[in-house]
Amino acid sequence: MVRQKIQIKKIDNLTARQVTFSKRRRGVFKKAQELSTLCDAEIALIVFSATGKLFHYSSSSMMELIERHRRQSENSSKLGKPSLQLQENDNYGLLSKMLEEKTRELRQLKGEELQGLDMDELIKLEKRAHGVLNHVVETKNDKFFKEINMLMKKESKLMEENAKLKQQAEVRVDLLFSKIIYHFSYCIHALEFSSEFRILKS
Amino acid sequence: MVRQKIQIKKIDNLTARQVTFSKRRRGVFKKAQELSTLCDAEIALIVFSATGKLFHYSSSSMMELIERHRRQSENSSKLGKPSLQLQENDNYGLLSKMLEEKTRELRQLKGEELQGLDMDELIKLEKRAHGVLNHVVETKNDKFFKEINMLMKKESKLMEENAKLKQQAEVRVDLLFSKIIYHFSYCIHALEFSSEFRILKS
DNA sequence: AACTATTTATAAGA
DNA sequence: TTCTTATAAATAGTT
Repeated sequence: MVRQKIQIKKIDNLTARQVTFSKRRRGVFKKAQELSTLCDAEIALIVFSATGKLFHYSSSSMMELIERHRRQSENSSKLGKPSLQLQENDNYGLLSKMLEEKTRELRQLKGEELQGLDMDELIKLEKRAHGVLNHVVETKNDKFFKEINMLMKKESKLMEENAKLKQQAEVRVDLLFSKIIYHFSYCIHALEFSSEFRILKS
Repeated sequence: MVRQKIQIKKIDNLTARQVTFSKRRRGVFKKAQELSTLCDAEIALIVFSATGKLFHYSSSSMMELIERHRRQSENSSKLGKPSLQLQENDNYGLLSKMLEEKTRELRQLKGEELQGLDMDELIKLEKRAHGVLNHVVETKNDKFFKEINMLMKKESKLMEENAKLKQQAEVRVDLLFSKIIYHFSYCIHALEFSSEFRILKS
């Protein structure tokens, strides 16, 4: 949308994706708040990052809005829904269904339950596994490079410091040297003086 | 924000408010969808207009996202819940906990939640992903070879059958041929006979 | 995290 | 509601 227009599809680069998520998330939340304020609307917004972190906003009570949404959508699907208990049961059923699904998916992804799958499904799973591997490797390499970068920075800093210390040391050696020279010249002078003295005595 | 910048406060004029609601609502929904697509985020958005009309969007299942949100926020506020339906709640809570665990494991295995992992863990995960991939590919290849084997067997059977049929056909052709020969010879015989008969007559 | 060149969203008007 | 248009806001890429 800027510098260059982008396609609306998953951003490949992990870092870029995270940065964009952070920027755009703020944007969406701001827009939602503005809409709520300007137009007196009630808004609930739930966002889960790819890493599972939760962000949410609601113009009033999240619970109330969700409840209202549930009622409204069940009204629109004109089915007789007798009791409150049934709804709760439905919730329970949903949860257990989800659990079952996730468990199966997990087993499949772990490669524990492949016998029941046909060729198409296996090929799909293979592609998926490739994707996962790529992602893991990408993340690992990212971390790796970051660490290397940090070490290189540290190294250059140390080298700089080192150079400075060397210079200081040289200066000190120079100073010491000139002091020594000074003392020597003094001694020589003293010796010459004493020689002259002796010659005078004799 | 255009033609003239506006203050973010409730729009007084009813018509203007409705128009703005309609325009900005679309904007927010678009932004939410884009965020979801670009950054692989899961988003649920519920909007009630001032008149009570419902608009909503969710990147996946609204129910699932709401459920996930409920679990996440109840975890963050660690308050004891002494309710009247203790048994059901315990059951529900247990299920919910299991679901959460599986979801997290799944996300990690899918490579969606790698940021928290250190290098060692990443390398372990990489190895595991390699293992899974190998297993999947092995299973796929196994299935592949079995299928090829079966097809080859079928082919050889068919070829055999084919050969048999060809032989039978040849036999039949031979039979037919001999019949034809027989008939021909009969005809010739008959013709000869009739010629003799005519000669006798004349 | 800050900058900035662009794209996108949108207020006002038709 | 929809279209246009001038301008404000958001943001992709860069530093």
